[in-house]
Amino acid sequence: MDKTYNHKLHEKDIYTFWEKGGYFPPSPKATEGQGKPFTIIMPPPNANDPLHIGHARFVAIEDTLIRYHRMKGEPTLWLPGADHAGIETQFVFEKRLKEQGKSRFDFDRDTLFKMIWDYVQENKGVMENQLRILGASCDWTRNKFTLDPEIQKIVYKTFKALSDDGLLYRGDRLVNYCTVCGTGYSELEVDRIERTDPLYYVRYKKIDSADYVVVATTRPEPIFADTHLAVNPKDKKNKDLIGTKVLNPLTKQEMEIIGDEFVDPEFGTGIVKLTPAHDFNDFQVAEKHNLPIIRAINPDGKISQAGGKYAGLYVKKARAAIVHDLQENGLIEKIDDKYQHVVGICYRCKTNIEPMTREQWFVKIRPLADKALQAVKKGEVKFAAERFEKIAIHWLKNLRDWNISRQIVWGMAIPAWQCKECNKWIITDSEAPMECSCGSRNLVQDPDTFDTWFSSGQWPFATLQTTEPGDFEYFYPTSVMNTGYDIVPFWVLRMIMLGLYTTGNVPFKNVLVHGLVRDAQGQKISKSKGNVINPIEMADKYGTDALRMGILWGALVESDIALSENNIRGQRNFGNKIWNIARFVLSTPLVSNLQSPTSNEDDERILKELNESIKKITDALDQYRLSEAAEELYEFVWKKFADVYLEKTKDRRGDAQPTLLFVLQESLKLAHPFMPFITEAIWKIANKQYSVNSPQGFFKEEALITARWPAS
RNA sequence: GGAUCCGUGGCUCAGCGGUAGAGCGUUCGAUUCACAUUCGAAAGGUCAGAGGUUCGAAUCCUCUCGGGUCCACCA
Repeated sequence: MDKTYNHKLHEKDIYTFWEKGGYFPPSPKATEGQGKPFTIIMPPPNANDPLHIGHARFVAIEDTLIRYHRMKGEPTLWLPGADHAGIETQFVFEKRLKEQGKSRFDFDRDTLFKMIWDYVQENKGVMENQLRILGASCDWTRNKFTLDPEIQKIVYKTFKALSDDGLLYRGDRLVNYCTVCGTGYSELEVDRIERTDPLYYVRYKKIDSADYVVVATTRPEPIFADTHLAVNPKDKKNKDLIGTKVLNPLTKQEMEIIGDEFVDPEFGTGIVKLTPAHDFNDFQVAEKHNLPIIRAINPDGKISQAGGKYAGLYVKKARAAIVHDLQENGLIEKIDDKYQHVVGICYRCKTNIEPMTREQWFVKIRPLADKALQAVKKGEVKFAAERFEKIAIHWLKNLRDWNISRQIVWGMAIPAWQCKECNKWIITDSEAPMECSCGSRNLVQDPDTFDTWFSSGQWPFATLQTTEPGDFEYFYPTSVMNTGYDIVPFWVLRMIMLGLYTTGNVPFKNVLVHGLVRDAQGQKISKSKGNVINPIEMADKYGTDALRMGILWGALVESDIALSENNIRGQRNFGNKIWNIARFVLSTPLVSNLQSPTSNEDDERILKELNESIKKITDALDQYRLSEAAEELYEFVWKKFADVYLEKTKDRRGDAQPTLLFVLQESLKLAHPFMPFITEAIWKIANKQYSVNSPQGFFKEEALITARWPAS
């Protein structure tokens, strides 16, 4: 054995040994299944991106749990996958096109899809190999991609079922629209930022007098499309205005002032303009009062035809022109240019979100959310940390209908065809329909694709229903869903809702939410800050084991962690400590006539301490307290075993050898879920040396990965 | 505005009702003996502040201050 452990000499070979040796698929197989299986569906990383440090964290967490349960002898399945990450990927791809002086509009739909498909297939392997580098013991024979045809079939079935159950509707609804990305976004994908913008006080002349009413607005540009103003009927100073008629300052059309309680009397003058086609509040009010909804801004970000002379201008230019015109006519009373408010911006490209009406598919969320809410409250889905249950419940109570269409190419096409004769929609879960019930064959498929979360929300059952026969029946509901708290509302809740809807059962019994990985100072990691930690680089430098221990060490799973290189280096040293314990212990041959246990008090003490540590580590793992388990392991191996016990055996080596071997063997088992490579490497050496010629049968299993977890 | 979390030694974090803990960092010392990716030792905290509950509080309650995160229709 070398003086120090060199991870580069072992990691690759060991992973190959595991993968080729078939240690990852569940054993026994589902169809022969006995006992309770342990299952984790891996949150599929973006197929297109290399892994970042956050992925390393979920690998460390999930692989540790998986290896622990596998060693306990449970049929253990960790199902890997890759996500097509619709908007995200198309965004990146379009950036590449741009570098080549092209854009998505240079290609037809099918060509573009094919191009992105090839691009993603090319990159997907990178991500998968990085999972291997990180030691992920997932079952590659069951690997899935979110756009696999068999997954798509399942998603289509769900879509059709939602339609048949009346939970799907197509409505001319207001959506958050990004004019740059060319797509509608769900509420969740809109970032809110605080910003200072001018607040314009615009005069509206009363029709029956020379007086004005003044309206404060940050959005003067759609004024031409406004037909009503509103005041709060409880607002003493303004309530008398209800019913008053004024003139639209741009079109000179007559406008009526209505009363609605949504108006905040404290904002501006207490009088607001209603722009139902581009504001969520106003839209609601318009629906309530049956007001016309006139589009002022087109999906391309330009002013609509209704804008008259402003039509075709981009919003910003139109605003300047309109403000200028209003000023010329003395219709702007003042401009408060220090007005702070919160605006929605696109979470991808940071462009202003324009709420606008667009035909979209919506899922009625209440029936789904109510069931999910019950399941959470009844504990059918448990959150390992209570506070995330609270957050989930809060969300489930407040969810709105879910817009599941996206106007992008890179995604799963929506299996809905519209008849051009009678405008009816035909939804199918199999072949494209040939003709409409009206007899027409002029059918056009919806050009939209599904929201990524609509398909990935079905991931747990869609994967298991399309792997090996019997998998779904055996492994579903899965044991644990582990994911970052940033996507609990996006993903976890949708999986619960769609899982319950489609299978009648929750998709997983436990939710283990993990925190973010931050830099050593606790700063959020971002490319712009330049504090990115590349997990693959760290694994290369210090070894995967050290990286994984470094990540698990020091903070609870659900908290954010501040990851420093020092920390990883410290764990590399710990690995080396294990290596040298083994070097010490394995350097002395076992005298075969010595029977263990001996009656030496040091031996007895270390065996007692070993038992205590086994118990603590096992308990901690069962409660997902991985940092506690890792710390107990560290403490036992380094302090109790190496520093104290091992030192004391130096003058009685022959006598202590059975105990040394036993404690080393058990320590390797305890350490394996956390540090799989180095422990397997040592095990191989020990197995060669001892499995045959020790009467106690030390290190007898061929591979540590499937050796039995120690019993306390 | 609502929700939620956090404030413990220089740094990053455990502990969550019974005499203050770890890792890193710092200081001092050791070292041909498995490991300098080492070993031994030390310094360093009135557990944000103020009240309260309790025989007893870092740990429970209230308030204040300071940070973070998520949500929200304030145009």
